[in-house]
Amino acid sequence: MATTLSPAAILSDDGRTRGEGVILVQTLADRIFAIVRERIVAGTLPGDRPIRQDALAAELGVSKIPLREALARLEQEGLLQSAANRGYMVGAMTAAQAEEIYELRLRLEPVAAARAALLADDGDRATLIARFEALDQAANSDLPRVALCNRQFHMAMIRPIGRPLTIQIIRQLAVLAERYVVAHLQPAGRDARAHLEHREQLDAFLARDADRLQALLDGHIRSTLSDLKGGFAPVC
Amino acid sequence: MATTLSPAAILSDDGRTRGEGVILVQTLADRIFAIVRERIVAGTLPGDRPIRQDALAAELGVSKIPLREALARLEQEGLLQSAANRGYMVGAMTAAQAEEIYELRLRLEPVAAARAALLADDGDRATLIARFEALDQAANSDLPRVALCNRQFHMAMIRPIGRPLTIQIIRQLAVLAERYVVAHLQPAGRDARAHLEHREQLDAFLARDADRLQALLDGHIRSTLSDLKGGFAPVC
DNA sequence: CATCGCTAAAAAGTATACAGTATCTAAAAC
DNA sequence: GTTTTAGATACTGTATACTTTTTAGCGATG
Repeated sequence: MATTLSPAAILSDDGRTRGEGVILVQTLADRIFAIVRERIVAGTLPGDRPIRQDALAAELGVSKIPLREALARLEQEGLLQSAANRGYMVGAMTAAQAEEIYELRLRLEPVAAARAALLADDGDRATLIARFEALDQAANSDLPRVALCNRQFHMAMIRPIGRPLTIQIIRQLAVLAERYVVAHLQPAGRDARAHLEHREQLDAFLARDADRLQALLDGHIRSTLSDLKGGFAPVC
Repeated sequence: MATTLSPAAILSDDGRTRGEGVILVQTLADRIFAIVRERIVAGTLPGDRPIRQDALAAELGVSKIPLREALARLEQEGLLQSAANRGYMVGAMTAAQAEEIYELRLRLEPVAAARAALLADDGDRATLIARFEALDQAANSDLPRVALCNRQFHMAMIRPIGRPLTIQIIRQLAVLAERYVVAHLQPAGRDARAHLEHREQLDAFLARDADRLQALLDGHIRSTLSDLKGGFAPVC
């Protein structure tokens, strides 16, 4: 049993801060969804052959029903593909899809972050700072961990807009993009340029400089895509 | 048994043309997904109380497993909300969400359609013409039918771009938007302005006039949103 | 030797029954 | 009148079996 479903293993969807004594009630399918999603993003799940539902269910110590619900949701999310009676497969990664994902992010994320910077309250800013520091701390960890922290930092810049659907779509795109980053990043460890860019983004956000933040994110996403195309990808 | 699952009742996801001898293999969960989705959009499913899974499964003549898979996917799609141990509910409609949906459409749809007009081949154009005529024919039908044809017309202007993720997101937004249109449209029947606008869009598309199409769609979506805000909503 | 078709194993999809647990309602107790 | 408690309801998850489809093996045939 590689991954246990003990409470400690529960991954909050995007590292959402969940303080204030709110008890997080999750169904089993929710947890399986998060676990399998992170496995796909991390590349742990083989992408060349279909997912054996019985085997995966046994490994996770669950039955087929919640597993299939999680897989169905992951397909809707774009991480899995399925063919009737043939099961689920991890979606193929193609250069065309990478370009598509980044073009969509480019269209949505910078303007959303710019608006978020204006709407953020002190709690939002504190959360963003915490995410930035976590990302900083994780710089020397394994790549999937860095990528996860990176995603949480990016999402913390978006969440203050308070538009659920916009947030959901941007999150979906961030998850999809992360696969490519994890798959193509050099085992280089810490990347200086990305760190600098994140620092600038944080500063612009905290200064409520919406225009500058928008420009920074635009350039950040653009350069990440071109790095991906060039085969070298610092963490976006 | 209000809705049967006989093959004739199978709704293709977006009215995708499926000729050329391609056999469409669907799981039960796929069909349930499409049926329940259309019910939600049409407003047939009550939004004030949770969905009784046993009752709905019995009504559809299926078991809970494929039903729950379909519901999980619909939640991911943004049409349903769920709370653990409390079940699924049809998502609430709010003015804020309507604005959010239309703002996102505005950001994605016109430019996508403009690109599609340049990429479309003869088959794509023929499909679009067919959708336009179907929409025209349906003008005096019941509102959900008009709205469905309208969605298929809009999607036919997008599909030629051949970018699966972009198409999926635009389709998701179109479905979400449709709820508001169906809910707020006067029982007025045929709407002259919408018909004219669609006609112009079709002409621009067929003329490969990308810039004009983009401007037309931008205005079309904008005016639909303002109509929705004003309480009167011709079919967008 | 390649290919076709048959057969058997494997896996997906679905149904059913049952257990456990959470939620809600309403009656009962204080 | 407020709180407690009990019961009903319904969601969640497991176990099992059955059907259908896919896939792989394998021998027969051209």
